[in-house]
Amino acid sequence: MKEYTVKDIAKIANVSPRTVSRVVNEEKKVKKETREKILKIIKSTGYQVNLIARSLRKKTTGILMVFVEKNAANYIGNFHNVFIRFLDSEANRLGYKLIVSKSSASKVEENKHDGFYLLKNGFADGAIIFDTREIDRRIDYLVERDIPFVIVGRDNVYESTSFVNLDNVKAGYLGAEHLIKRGNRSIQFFLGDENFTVNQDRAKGFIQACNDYHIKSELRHIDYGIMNPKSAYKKIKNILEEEVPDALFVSGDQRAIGAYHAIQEKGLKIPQDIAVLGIDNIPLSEYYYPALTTISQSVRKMAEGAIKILDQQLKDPENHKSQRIIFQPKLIIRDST
DNA sequence: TACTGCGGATCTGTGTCGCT
DNA sequence: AGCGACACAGATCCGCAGTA
Repeated sequence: MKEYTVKDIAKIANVSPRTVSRVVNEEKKVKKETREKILKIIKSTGYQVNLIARSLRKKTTGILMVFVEKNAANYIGNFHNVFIRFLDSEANRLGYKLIVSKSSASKVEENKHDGFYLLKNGFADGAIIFDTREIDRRIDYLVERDIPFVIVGRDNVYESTSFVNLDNVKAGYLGAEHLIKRGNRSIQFFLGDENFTVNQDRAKGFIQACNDYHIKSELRHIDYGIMNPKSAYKKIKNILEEEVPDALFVSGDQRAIGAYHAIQEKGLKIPQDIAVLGIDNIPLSEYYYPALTTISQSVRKMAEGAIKILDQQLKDPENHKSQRIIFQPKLIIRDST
């Protein structure tokens, strides 16, 4: 099938290519009849704008690259899923398209198939990075090349970077405090990869609350490396062989489902025998049985904030300054605690 | 003849300017 | 207001002049 170009449409409509371009881009100052005639031809020919040519001329693509950590990429959990959905709808609202790509905090640019290669070569205008670590090569890379980006998480290395983040120290604190206040004394805390700043911060808040409420150090345990429901299942299963803690605090609602399985398999009741508390408030969590008590992050507002910051950077690169928005976590009490 | 190096044309869509 | 002419984005291709 023939691929039509503006020239073809212009010829058929007996106008200049520039006029067709005006119609396609919904610019004003085109007579109603002319516009309708051109739209009709566009419809019948199936003409579509050549995005590469447009990007060439405009020097922007309207594409934003979303990077999730490579280790997490084979496990993009429900939280990422929900977050990216909000990012996408906000991006679309402002006229951007999103592309999700895997990446690694330890190295970039080794793979010609990944998003950094595309970004560097002008196939995207800016980036959003998830799952940051204290030392994150991806951030170095973007800063060095002066590529606009926003972090979902935090960064303490550069002053110039922008991010949206949950107050994760507070989230850890809030969770521990809630469990302690409901009488739990032995608490197990499951966290993901220790290198992620989010987990470091949550651990910090957890320990702080335990100290403030004088929970003995032998009664509180932190386990890192709980990356998915399977590892949560395995870990709590092992723990339950030895002893039953009063409460299990799981960073990530989705992982809590694995813990539920092991606990119920053992014949224990939630929350009577062991309380379970999550973080994220993913949409599924209220349908767990019993419904999961969790710590909510305002994902929609964070996503909107991230896109807004990036949009400002792209529209006015000269005057952009670092913007950092910290969102407060909120305890959602349901039936599992 | 075989090859190198260079300038200009090409691709498509749009910014700018100017004409009616 | 409504439209067209021209120039241009950047990589690549093509043809031609010049050299070995």
